[in-house]
Amino acid sequence: MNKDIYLSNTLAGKKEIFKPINEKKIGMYVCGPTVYDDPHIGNARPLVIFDILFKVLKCKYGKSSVTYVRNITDIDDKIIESSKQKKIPINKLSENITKSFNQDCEYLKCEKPSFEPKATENISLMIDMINILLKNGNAYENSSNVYFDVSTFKDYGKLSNKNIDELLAGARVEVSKNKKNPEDFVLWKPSNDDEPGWDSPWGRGRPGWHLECSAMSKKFLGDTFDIHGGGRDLIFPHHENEIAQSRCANGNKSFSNYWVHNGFITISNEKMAKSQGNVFKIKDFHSKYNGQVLRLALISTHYKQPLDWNDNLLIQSQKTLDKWYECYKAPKGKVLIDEKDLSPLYDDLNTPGYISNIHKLYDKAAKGSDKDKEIFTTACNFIGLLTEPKSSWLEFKKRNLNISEKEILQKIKERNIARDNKNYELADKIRNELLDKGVLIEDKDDKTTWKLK
RNA sequence: GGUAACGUGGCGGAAUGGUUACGCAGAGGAUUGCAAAUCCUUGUAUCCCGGUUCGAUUCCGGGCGUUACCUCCA
Repeated sequence: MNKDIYLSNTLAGKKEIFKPINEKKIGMYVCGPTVYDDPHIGNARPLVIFDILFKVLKCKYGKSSVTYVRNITDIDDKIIESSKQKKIPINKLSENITKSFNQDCEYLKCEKPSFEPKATENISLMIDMINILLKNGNAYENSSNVYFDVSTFKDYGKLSNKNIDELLAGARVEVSKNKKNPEDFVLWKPSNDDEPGWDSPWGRGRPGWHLECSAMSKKFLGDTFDIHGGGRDLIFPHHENEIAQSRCANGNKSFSNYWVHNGFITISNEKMAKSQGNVFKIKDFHSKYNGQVLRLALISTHYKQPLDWNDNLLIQSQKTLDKWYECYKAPKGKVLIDEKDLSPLYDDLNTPGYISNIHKLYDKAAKGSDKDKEIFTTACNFIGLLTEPKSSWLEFKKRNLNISEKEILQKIKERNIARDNKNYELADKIRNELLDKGVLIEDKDDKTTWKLK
């Protein structure tokens, strides 16, 4: 499609036309999980959003032209802490959580990124980068710690619109006697014997939080690439620090040209936080809802907007998908989505606008030909919906049913006898009983059929 | 205090310098033993105050309000 893609670029502070460095080699890096606890629905939002951006980029520039990298941070103080708390060895914990993360991605119908590098497999690259920063005078060592010297990077604060003086006025930055300045951040820190560590020129230790993204984006996408994504909260300090490290280590070249950040999820209008006790894990929904329901809920609001998570949201999403599955028809061969229908996604990933177009395609499909149904289904597939056949959608719902098919048919038989005898009171009672169990009765012509509510 | 996002009908949520989103819920109708499902029809909105304009919900300024980040966090 010839249409241009637009993205809201945090670095520019506005929506911009997307111009790739090289149309045949587009690079997108998205901050993946730190594997210390099961992913929550807040983590689910960027997973789905950037999955769709990946699809849109591939649609415009071709499948093989887009490289999507999403890291797994498997060394971090949070993991060490969590491991102590849960009394699980660190390796085992990060392995378990990584597995759980992958299950969640599958559940949410996210396709695999091109690369999913792990921090622990790239420590030597991080050490290399620290060496360059030390050599360039952007970093200094003190008692086996290595710090980045923020004062040496004059663009520090550009992404988050902060200047260092104001930052210090807040004075909540960690002050350490090892640091020259409070705003400096750790590149390398020593490890105790009971903590994971790697040999380095500064002794046995481990990398600081931000370094893995700088090292791994360089490895897979080069010094300069197109898009860097993540949640809003990562703008400062994480992404600001990544920019500082990478540009100073890579000859001050531009790092990522476009910075895309998704908004937060609130729970019934309250901040989701451990202290509030309202953190929902993605896992919590596995048995009750098909992953598509969460996926639709997550994209029902524009990615930059806050999204409130509540029962009504999930009920509506479930209902919409139930309706849409009525028109499901697996496309045979290649079916094209109309440019006009697709265009909201090109305009800064306007998913609600696109969903509205799907509703229109549904109306057409509902009274149209098989071809219309295939077009409708293809449009859903594009954003990762209706990606499993109807049978499997229904199968999932049946699993939550606490009545057997045999019993249902028996009840229908009883009800029809009652109806023949004009005992409508009993007939309605049976129908309501079935309805309570999630079974919906339909009398069509002379036949009674049932389906899941 | 600093930085940013946002304020649209009963709810969710787009777009737009003048007319229309879309979904859910509601109302009326067709159908039905009654329903359900389906189909048809339909009402309701742009935080406040200025400015620009023939005309602003949309652009500009001010105010009020909500939220986030500035500390680990998607």
